[in-house]
Amino acid sequence: MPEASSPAGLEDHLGYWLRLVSNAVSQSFARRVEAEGVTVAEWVVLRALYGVEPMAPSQLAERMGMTKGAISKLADRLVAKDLVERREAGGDGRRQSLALRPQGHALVPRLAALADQNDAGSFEGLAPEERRELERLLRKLAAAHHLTAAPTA
Amino acid sequence: MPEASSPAGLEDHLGYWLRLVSNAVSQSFARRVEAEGVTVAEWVVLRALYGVEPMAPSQLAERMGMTKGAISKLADRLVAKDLVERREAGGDGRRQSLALRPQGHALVPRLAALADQNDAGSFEGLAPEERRELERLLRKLAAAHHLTAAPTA
DNA sequence: TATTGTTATACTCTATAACTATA
DNA sequence: TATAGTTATAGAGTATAACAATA
Repeated sequence: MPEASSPAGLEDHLGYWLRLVSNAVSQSFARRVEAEGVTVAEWVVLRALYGVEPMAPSQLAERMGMTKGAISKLADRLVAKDLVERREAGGDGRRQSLALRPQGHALVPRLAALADQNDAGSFEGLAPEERRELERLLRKLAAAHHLTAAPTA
Repeated sequence: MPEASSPAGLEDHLGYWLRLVSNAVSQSFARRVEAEGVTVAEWVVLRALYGVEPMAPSQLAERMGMTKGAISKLADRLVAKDLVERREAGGDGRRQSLALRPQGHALVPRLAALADQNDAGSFEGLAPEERRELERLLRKLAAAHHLTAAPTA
């Protein structure tokens, strides 16, 4: 017996469904990568550094939509795990760059395989053309919001 | 110059796009409700308690996919803000229930309006039929993962 | 003993702002 | 003084586990 003029419910908002599903998928992925000793945010950084030139923390921050402080802490953890190293960049003593160490480089394919598995498991409820449509809509939204995904590929 | 057999990139995973867009939408909403002094998680609890019988913390936890401890802390904050009250429920002295206080009840429509605005702003980049399709796909995924959205409406 | 809920602890992520060092 | 990066602090969210009260 819904009231005629009741305020919008949780289910009435697309944002609600988006968050609900996204959280489930991310938590599932977090559990998988935990076995390799990294977090989801760390995976994103590792993947962003794979196969490209060493990158400045500020560059990473901009691409990932994070603050300098957040990147700095993330980098700390990755350095402590011997996955990433800090280098001095160019003549400007203030500038640094982050680069994968061999161990980090070797880890990326394993983590990518986990991401593949997680995607497969998370979206198997959709037909292939539905998955493609979902990706198209999400990419369209990302573009509309100027969410610059790391152009790593 | 992409390598032929390079590991999957961030952009190759639907989960990545889902998280990217979801985080942006949620952060935008968080900024809006902050003006009313609550967080997104608090809004979800307030909305779940609106127009229904008082609900047990354990019931809320199950519906929201949170642990008992998380609900307990959320309830603490909402009680401190005079938005929610704890009541003893029934004859079983262990059982409690959470109910909106008048201030909390009055807040829900205002927060719902903010959610409406946020949805409108976040998804205006999609055509109406695209929004409907996105919702259908997300609901399908939620169902496939048994993500029980709070049946509050 | 089992169950409901609280509390303690810990960790991730995020943001702001103060700080250091270079320029 | 501006910039690149670090550090300090704080708060939200999550999870596990120990705990109290009740059944």
